[in-house]
Amino acid sequence: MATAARTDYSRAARLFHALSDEIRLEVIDLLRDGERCVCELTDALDIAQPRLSWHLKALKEAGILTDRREGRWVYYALARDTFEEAEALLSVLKPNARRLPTRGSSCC
Amino acid sequence: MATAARTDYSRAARLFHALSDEIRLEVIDLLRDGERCVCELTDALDIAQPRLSWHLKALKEAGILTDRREGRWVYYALARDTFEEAEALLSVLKPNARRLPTRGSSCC
DNA sequence: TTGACCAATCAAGAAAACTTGATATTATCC
DNA sequence: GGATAATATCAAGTTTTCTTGATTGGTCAA
Repeated sequence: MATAARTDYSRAARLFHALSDEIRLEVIDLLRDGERCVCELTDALDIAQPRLSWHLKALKEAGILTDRREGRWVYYALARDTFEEAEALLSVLKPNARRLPTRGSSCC
Repeated sequence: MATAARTDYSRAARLFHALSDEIRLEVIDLLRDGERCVCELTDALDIAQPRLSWHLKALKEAGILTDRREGRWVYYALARDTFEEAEALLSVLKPNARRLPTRGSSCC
């Protein structure tokens, strides 16, 4: 008999991991109403530039941010779709609406 | 002039961090339709018992799980409220509906 | 082309998270 | 009480993630 197929949660884990850092959440907050260049973010967050760059990369690799170069500046923006994806993933994990009776243990 | 007050994202970061691990997401998955004792989870996930215990603790400390001892067994269950909290936190981070024009940079 | 500026990358170290095997704890059964 | 079972905790090692300072790459202007 084949073992039961398990849902693959690697994408969800990666996505939530990108959201698991205060700096990164503040970056997202700053981008909520439009794109910003890196220097604006550096200013607003008051952190070292390579540190911000690291976190921007993490967010970008998770698909949360897009970037765009314009001359000397690089602008980052939120990727709308990814937030919908995150909502969907979260909703899959939510407890089922109907509270089922405690099932009999299948072990022990 | 006072610097602008920043939203505190420490709770959100902690919560998302708890969700950033595949094992923990599988645990949540297993609990979606009701509580389960640790031995059931150990069986289903096929991982070492202290390892599962570690992840259960992480989930519990984040408020995602509750536990209940019954004799020799300990039952874990999802905390419904925390999922609503997660949805709310995620929704705060979502890009604003109206796409604003690119603002003029405030620096550089 | 030289210099200045914005941003990414790198290398090294520090800190945090995770895994593993051994041990402790709590409850039950004989 | 003593043995046993379920779970938690601990200590040690490993891996991953993050931070920092230095360097590099790309763009513009003089």
